[in-house]
Amino acid sequence: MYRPPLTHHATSSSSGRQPSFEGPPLVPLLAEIPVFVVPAKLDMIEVVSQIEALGGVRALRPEEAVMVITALRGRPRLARVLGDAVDTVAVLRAEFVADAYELAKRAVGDEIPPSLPKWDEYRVPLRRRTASVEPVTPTTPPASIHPVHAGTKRSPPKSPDSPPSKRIKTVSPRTPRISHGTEPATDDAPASPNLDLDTDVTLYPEDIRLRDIPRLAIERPSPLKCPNQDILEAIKSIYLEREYGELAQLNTNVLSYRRSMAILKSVPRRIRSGEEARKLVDVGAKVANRIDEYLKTGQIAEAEEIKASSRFQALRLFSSVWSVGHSTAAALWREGCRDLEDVRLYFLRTDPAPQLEEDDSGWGHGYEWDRATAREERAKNRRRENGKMTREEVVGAWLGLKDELDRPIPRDEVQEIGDIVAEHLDALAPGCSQTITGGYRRGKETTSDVDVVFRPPFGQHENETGALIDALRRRLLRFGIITHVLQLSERETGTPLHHGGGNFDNLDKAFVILRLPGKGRLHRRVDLICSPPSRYAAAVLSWSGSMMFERDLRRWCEDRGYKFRAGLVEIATNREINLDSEREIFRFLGLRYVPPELRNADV
DNA sequence: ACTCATAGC
DNA sequence: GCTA
DNA sequence: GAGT
Ligand SMILES: [Mg+2]
Ligand SMILES: [Mg+2]
Repeated sequence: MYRPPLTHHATSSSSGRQPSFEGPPLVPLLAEIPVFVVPAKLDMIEVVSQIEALGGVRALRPEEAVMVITALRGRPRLARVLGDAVDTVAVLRAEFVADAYELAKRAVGDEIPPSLPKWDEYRVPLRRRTASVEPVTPTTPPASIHPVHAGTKRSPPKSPDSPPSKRIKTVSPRTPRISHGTEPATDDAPASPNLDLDTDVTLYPEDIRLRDIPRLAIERPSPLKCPNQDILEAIKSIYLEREYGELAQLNTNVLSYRRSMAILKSVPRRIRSGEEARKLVDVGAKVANRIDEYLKTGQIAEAEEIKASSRFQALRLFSSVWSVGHSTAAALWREGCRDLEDVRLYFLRTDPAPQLEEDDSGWGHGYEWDRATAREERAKNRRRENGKMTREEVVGAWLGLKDELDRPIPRDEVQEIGDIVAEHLDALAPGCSQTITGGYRRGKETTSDVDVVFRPPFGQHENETGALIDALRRRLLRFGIITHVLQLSERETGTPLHHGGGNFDNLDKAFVILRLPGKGRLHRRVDLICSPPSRYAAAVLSWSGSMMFERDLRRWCEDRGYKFRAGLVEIATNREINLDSEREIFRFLGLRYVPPELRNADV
């Protein structure tokens, strides 16, 4: 549905609203939406000027538009003007523009911008000749590439991840319905829990034998909190600290610790000794000793030392900054940095902003300095909006917002952020689907960021993920909602995705900082991920985590001759296997479905 | 002795 | 090396 | 650091 705009305004306006010559700037309700106006029976000048005042992009041909504005009525006449586009664009009465314009004018000065009027209500009725598929409604999934081993699909999935219904449909997070205690998990064959693929993974009965708990997190339940949580927390700092070490050896030890922690998380009862814990795969002598020390003394000496050390605290603080990881944090410490101000100054010294080409046209005049700095400013804003900030700029911006970015995001607000994304996607391309993934989907009460996976509506443009996320990003920038773009990435794998052809100079991830409109809002980290429909289920699975769950999913796949990237790929044939829901992916892989709230394999 | 998830910037 |  |  979405068409990349033909023309781009020189939009260096740093924060939000579009400047306008007459009166105050309007809310850019049409930002990034290509609009075609049928030049008949309406006041072109007025309509076009209103569209432009609203930030709309004029499409020069109807097939490049998302909306067509017209005073004409009746299918035959419109088909004559619009050609085939009559079935692929939204054909709206001119009142739509007038109403949007009024709405934007009335809202000048308001803190919270209005939403674009629902365009469905302005559609020009167009009776179809044949009863065929509605172009903009996602009710009919296209024939998708089916699994090679279609025979493994025995019974239909109970509830697909997203029954298509609303225009923007959101896969609602499950309310953590974690059943505690004993439950008939798998009839009475706990030793082979994979036999019955039709039952979802649930918490283990308290009397499960530890050696029966399987090796990979994708085969077992990992609740948010487990009965041995305090033990895990006590051990945690030991491997966190090792991540800052230079020896690669220590880093692989970290993986080993993480696996131990992950499997301990699946244990449904209190562990009574290291020896008992050793029955678990991936818990060995070292971790067993740690557990014994904790159970005996109530703490672990080495861990306490680490937590108390100023080096560890500084390293944690440094690496909490985006773009600063373990290695850089350790290097900063070695360079003598002891607090974040040191870090800021360090990058100021070592990572100066790129110098612009010297513009020698204006030398000798008093304006030269002003013009140079203004140019600098614009270049900087361009970097900020396009994921091209220098490290110094990222660190500077992050430190300026750190107090806000460090604050946990409550579920309600995560939902609000999802709603804003949905609203703007709907303005750009009605019929998108989206899922809030990440920790939110796994049931966490608060999260450190928000991950939103979305896809274009089915149809002609369903693979144009780059154009869609690009438009979304620009629109949210125009509204002043996105404040910083930390990084843009192209689509999630270089593998075929055969049909659709050459249109893949595409961006499909945007890591941003945003702030919702209105008073009292905080800056938040948000990851926007756009996937083509054929990979949507895989993208949701990939972005739901947890980290250890994802790693184990990939190990399982590899063992069976598949690669799990942003989709399943059969190694032997290099063929992509696209499935329509998470459930189908689990089933295809011979796994019972693990509900998101039991994928919390990280400590 | 070898493996440990994977990909884009 | 950093991000997810 | 643990499993193969
Ligand atoms: Mg960091
Ligand atoms: Mg997240």
